[in-house]
Amino acid sequence: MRLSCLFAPTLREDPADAEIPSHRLLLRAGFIRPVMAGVYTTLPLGLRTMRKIERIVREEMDASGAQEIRMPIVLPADPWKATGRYELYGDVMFKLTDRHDRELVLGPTQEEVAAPLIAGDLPSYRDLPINVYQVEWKYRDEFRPRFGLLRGREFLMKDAYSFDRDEEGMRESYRIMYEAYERVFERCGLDFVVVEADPGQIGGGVNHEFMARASVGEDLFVECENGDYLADTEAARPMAPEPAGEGTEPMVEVDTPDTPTIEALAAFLGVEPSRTLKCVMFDVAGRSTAVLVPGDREVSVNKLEKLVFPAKVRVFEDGDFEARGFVKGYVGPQGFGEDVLVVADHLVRGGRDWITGSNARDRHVRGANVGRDFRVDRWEDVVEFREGDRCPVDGGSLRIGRSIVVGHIYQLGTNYSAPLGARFVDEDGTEKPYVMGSYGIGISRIMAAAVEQRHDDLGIVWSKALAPFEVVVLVANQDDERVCAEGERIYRELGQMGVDVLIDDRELTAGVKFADADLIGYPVQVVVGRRGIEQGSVDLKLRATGERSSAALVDATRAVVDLLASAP
RNA sequence: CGGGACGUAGCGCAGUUUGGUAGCGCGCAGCGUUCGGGACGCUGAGGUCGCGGGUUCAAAUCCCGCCGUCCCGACCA
Repeated sequence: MRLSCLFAPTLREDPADAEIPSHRLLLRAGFIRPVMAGVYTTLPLGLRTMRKIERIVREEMDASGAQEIRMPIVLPADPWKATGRYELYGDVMFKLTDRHDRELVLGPTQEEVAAPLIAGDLPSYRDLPINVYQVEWKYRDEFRPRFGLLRGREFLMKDAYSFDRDEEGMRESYRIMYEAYERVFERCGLDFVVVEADPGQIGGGVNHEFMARASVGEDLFVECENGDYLADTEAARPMAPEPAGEGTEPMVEVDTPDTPTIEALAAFLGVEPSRTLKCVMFDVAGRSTAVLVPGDREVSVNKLEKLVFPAKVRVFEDGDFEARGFVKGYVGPQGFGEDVLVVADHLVRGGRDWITGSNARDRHVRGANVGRDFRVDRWEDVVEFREGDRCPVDGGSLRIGRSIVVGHIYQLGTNYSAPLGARFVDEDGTEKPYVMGSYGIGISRIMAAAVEQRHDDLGIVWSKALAPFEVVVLVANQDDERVCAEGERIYRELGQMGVDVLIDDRELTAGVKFADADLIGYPVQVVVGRRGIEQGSVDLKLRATGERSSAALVDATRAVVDLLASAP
């Protein structure tokens, strides 16, 4: 390909509307252009990179036995109502009506299409398992599209659906996809981690997220400093502390005027907040529930909700305190009746002689101890994760990492096949719902994630696998016939050797070509110029390291191929 | 949906406070000189100042309404 013929408009200045590196650089380097919030046109360079990602995905999917199909994007709304996702997605679904006033949606994923599809033509267990996939545009009317391709309203996704006769088969299909996904992200050159994720509201089964590390990522995960533990922030279960043992102080009441908050209390008494015991009140399915955590920690409502699911959790409002006889700001667990459920975080075992509320205004108690002074009904993990918590494997310090979710796989079970009536005939002659799995990869998101991970002040630094072109032949003196001829020769020879090569044959000064080459981020640059030719050489540059070298003109093509082989 | 900012030439911005001929840089076109890290000179094209209404002799500028874009938050496979 000739750059003089390629629609690859680069921008010298940063676009005003782009903040994060991937958005800024994909715009500047001419990979994408905005159409409206969260919707982009993919330009030739962007399309080439996108196709390379797709190719890797297709190769690994095909190799794992999945079959490519293509499903429609415009879909009837009814199946979505049947599975409950019409309501669940709510305004995030693009909805439209046709001329007959039929309700339609644009697909945000396609379980509702895939399940009936397989049920329609594949009634026997003998035909299972089956795994179908597609690469298609997905539509979600995000509350707040942002970060360019990272959270768009239209995005390219590979989605796959597996169908098995039983749980065991589903787990095997899932394992195969898990391994295929690892290969996909490795081949894309991404620095990624896999974490077992939070089971969502629907689905509810085992699921894993494949996360590309990125400082701008919206998704958080927890990892051990020693690299032996990874988890979703909501699923992280830090190591419980050593029990602190029996209390040594008698419990006494003290006057603490105007100290309804931990902060005020700790300041008044001149102690660390961690010496106090926080007692947060919730209504759980109508029952008053006290949750105990050290004063310097926060209760994770999300974790509490999971503990008591399906019961509903509601934080106490002012009226609840009065109506049920609690004193807001001065609640302590001493003397609670059996009607109050007392849940304590494991961290509470690590302390003794607590300072906590006295259940009377402007008074607290000191020396409160578990067992002797108050009871605990359930010991659970209910604190919000905090950096520095102990790793459950080796006790190392846990920290939070930010990432971009580029893949997500689910064991769905019969959550979709059952409500949709997607059944097969099993060996015993009875009809059963398929046991399904679903597997997504964000193709367009990988492109952005890769740029987040690989860029510098000059521009993008593509890996060989995803670069729109592997090599650019940069003609430094376009007005010099000898220079042009040598550039063309090297370009031609590289193409014949199967290298994905581009020649910058534009009538521009060398400086512009250098700047564009660094911005677009081809892994290898070959500079053919008058200066070199007079000495019988060309210059090579490896974009990833900035390392420059030169090669004999006659040997240039082989030198480029060798350098490319060493490129990341 | 709550909070904030912005909208002036293809891109980046000034001008709005204090109403009075619409500007700068880059890019683009022509000519000439340059030619290995975003060259230089001359000439030139390019504008419903986001849209609608209002105030005024006069609105990019003041007032009202709307639309769009981005950022923070809430939400989320």
